[in-house]
Amino acid sequence: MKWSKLLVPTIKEVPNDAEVPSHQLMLRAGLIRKLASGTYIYLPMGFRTIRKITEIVRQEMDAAGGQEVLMPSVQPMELWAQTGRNVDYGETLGHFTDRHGRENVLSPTAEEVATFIACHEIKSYKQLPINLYQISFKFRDEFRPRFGVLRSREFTMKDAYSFHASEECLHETYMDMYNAYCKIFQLAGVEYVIVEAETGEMGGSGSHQFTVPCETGEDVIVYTEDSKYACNIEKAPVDAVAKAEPIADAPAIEEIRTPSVGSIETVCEFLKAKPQELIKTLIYKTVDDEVIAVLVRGDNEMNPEKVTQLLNGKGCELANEETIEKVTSAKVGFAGPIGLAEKVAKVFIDHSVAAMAIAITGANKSGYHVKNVVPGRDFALEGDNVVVADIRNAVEGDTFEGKKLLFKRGIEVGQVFKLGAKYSKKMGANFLDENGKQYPCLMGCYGIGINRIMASAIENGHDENGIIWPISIAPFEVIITPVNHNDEEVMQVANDLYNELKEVGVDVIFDDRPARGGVKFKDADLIGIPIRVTVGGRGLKEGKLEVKMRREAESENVDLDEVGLRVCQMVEQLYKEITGE
RNA sequence: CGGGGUGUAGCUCAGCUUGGCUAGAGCGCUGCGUUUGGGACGCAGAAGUCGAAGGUUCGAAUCCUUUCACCCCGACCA
Repeated sequence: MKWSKLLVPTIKEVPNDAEVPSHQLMLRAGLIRKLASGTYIYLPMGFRTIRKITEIVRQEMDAAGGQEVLMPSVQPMELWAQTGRNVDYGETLGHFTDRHGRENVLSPTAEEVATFIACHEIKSYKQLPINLYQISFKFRDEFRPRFGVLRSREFTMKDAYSFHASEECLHETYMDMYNAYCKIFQLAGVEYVIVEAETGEMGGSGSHQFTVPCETGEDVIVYTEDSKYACNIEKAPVDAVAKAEPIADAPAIEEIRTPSVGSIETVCEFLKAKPQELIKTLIYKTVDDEVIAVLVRGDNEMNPEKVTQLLNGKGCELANEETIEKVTSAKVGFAGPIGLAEKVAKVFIDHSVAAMAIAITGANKSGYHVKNVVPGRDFALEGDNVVVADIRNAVEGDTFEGKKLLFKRGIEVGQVFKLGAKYSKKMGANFLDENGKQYPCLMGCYGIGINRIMASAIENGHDENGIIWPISIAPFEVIITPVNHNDEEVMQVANDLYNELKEVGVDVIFDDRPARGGVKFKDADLIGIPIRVTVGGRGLKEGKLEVKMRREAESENVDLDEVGLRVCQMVEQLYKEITGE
């Protein structure tokens, strides 16, 4: 490819609506342009990278037994109503009414359509297992798109759906996908960690998330200091904290007037106390309308997923004002644990609360708090409807199985789920087994964010001059930069080398623009082509060209007739570093 | 959806507080010349419904009202 024929609008200045490095560099390098909030145009250079990534994904998916299909991105709302996800997905689900008044969904993922295929085409265990995948645009009407293509409304995703007759078979494909994902991220040249994850909206029984560690990531992963265990923060288990030394003859509880302070913050300020001296009492309502109370320490956050687990999978959400006032006989902000167990279906108490020697809580009376509350003395820590458990988010300083928990931010680039029969049951995707008995297919689903791989590669691969691509996903492998565009010999040598490299299958771009050397060097660095060959009159006098890796500071001088060979060696070397062979 | 901020040339921004000459700068763009190994220099030039609508005023980029878009923090989210 000749640069002069390619649309590569690089810019010097940083566009003001870009904050994270990947977003800034993608704009500056002319890879993308914004069309509207959260929607981006991929220009030729950017799209070349997208294509390289999708090609890696396609190869590995095929190798792992996947079959590529293409599903519609506009899907009937009725299909989504069958699984209830039209409601579960909430506002994030993009939709529109067509001219016939039919409601349509803009696909954010495609479990329903995949299951539809199984409904109609899978009849027998003999057809299983099967693994269908597609690489296509997805749309999610994000409340707040941000960080460029890291959280955009429209994005390219590889999504795969597998169907099975048995749990073992599902597990086998799940592991095949798990391993294929490792290969894919390795080949794409991004560092990744695998963590246990929550299934969230998807539902199902097991999930792993593939995350690229980086400071600008939106996800927080938690891992033990020996790195033996890692998981998503929503899932992170924590050890019970040591019980504080009980205070000998702790004073009796005492009501204190705390007018018009309700939040932890204002109570602390008012009483000159620290959040960790308070107990936060939260009133929740389960999906089947049971009222429950949840107690966590003032400086902790309750974890809804953990509570849901304790409720045998029943979801819950914060109760409304009316319910709270009824249960606590006080305005919101003054709930406390004393006497609460009789009024609610269940009380969940976090280990850290049970471990407190003495605490401040709400008084279940508007405008009052209580101090000198001793857990176990003033409210029960056991009983029919009282459970002490791990129900909060992990924080700095926590341990798991005695090992310190560490936190790291990351970008989620892929996730694998065991869905089980959630979708097949609801949609009637059944098969007949050897005995002619009907069962719902067991399903797995597996997603990869293509654009996120691209952005995370840049987040972890750049310097002050621009992008430093892994060679496998760089827009080009090699760039030839002639320095003196009106020196015939220079241009001729550059052009010959270009043809030579093209001939042997190197993905090479020839910067044939009539620009000054400095401009071309800056652009080449900005775009981040891994290997650059500089052709200039200076070196040519001695029959040499300069070959330089983008990531290295120094270049090497190579004899003119050996340059082709040397470049091929370097390309090979860079690929070997990635594959580890 | 709550809080904050910004909309002036293709990009980055000044001008707005305190209304008043023809609305500016740098970068980019076009032409000519000189340059030519790390974002060159000179000269000439094109380029703007000052986000939109309404209002106040003799006069509005500037003040008021409404509205739209975008960005940031939060909530939410694969």
